[in-house]
Amino acid sequence: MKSLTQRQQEVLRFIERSLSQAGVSPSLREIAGHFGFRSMKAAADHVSALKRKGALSGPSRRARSLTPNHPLQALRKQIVNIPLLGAIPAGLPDDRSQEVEGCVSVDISSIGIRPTSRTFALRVQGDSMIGRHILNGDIVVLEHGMSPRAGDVVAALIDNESTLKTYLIQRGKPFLRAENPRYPDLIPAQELVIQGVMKALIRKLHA
Amino acid sequence: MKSLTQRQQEVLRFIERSLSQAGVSPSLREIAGHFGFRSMKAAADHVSALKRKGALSGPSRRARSLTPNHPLQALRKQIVNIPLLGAIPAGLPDDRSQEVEGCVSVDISSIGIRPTSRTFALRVQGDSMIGRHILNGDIVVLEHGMSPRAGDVVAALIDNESTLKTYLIQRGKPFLRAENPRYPDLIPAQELVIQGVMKALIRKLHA
DNA sequence: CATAAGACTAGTCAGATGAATAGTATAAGG
DNA sequence: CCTTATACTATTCATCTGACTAGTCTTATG
Repeated sequence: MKSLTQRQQEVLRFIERSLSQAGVSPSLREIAGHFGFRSMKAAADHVSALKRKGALSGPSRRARSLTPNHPLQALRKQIVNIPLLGAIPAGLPDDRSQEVEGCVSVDISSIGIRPTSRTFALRVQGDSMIGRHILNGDIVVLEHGMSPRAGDVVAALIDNESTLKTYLIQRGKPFLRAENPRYPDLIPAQELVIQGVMKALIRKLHA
Repeated sequence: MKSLTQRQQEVLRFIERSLSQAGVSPSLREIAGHFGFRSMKAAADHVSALKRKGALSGPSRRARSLTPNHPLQALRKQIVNIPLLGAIPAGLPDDRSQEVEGCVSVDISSIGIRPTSRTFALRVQGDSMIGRHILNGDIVVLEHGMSPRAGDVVAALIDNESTLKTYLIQRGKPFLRAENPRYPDLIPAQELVIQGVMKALIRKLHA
């Protein structure tokens, strides 16, 4: 990408801002209006210069079709929105919209999964999984409806609270184990509801 | 959001698909053309019904301004692209485009930071930071140019390789320490280049 | 000095676009 | 039976929009 002039950068920033605020790219007249141009040709010149330099792209003769070419955008894959659930009631009903506490948006390549509608996220409470390097406050991405394999980290409903545990099989029977010596539990997993299998983790430092 | 009819869902899906493929929302005539409507009014009716039911939004009398109202989209914040660098040469030059190995896209709320142009990501190699629950293969988001505080995890350039270490201060002097008993290093941080301070972590399970 | 590129003004034009009116047909619900 | 919602056809209209020609002024650059 060739270097942009000061004015061209301003125009590009205005297009980006309009795109993220209004959701639509501005028309040439709106660009001209924002910068006080008396003629749209000025805006059209800037847009064509930005396209020529590779900073903008979009088809010709199409209204509001400008899309900035971020250098990183070419590398990025599709973005997915994963609901961050507060409390999960038993069974993970289809109508999850009421329990959604937030939203985790990641691109599938960084998280390494292609999420289905059964993918959800939980905020980890407590340090019962510290042995698997999962800390209090981490966000865990899970997938519902998968059958866990031995050693997988799963979310299970215990005492009406969803807890993270390691899924194990001993003597042919499934068990759940906390990964913290202070929680020496070994719970038979037979009657428990496995709500999801862990797929990824996001940790933000509150530094 | 009220329930959508079969046809309305089809129209909504078409709009979403056009939006993600072409980057612009379709015009009423394009919608009519795709479904074989002889009149745009059919498309206009569907669009107004979708807007009335809350599935679509956008200003009136504006070309290609349709934006779907995903229930999760309301919760999601702005998405940022963070370059995933392979090797960092000394000094972290401004022209990072050559070293970009990939791209991590996250929304700022899940990662808890508002990234600057000096934010970058690294893939962790080795388990020298296992004591801080940072594993081999994790992706670490760092910020360049910050002055680290004692206890922060930093990326430093040692032997022409960037390594994660804990930043410590002992007797008034800065030191770097690996968080693994097998790496009992305590390196004076005076002559070292601190490339960035850790802000967040993303772990994907290769399950 | 000549030239090129950038940054504009002024105005025109064809085509794209959203909105509107008028009307038809079908199905569901009271 | 009447009303309402859905799903369309056909057509018109004002306006929006991108592209265009023609020209000015400034600032670099060789």
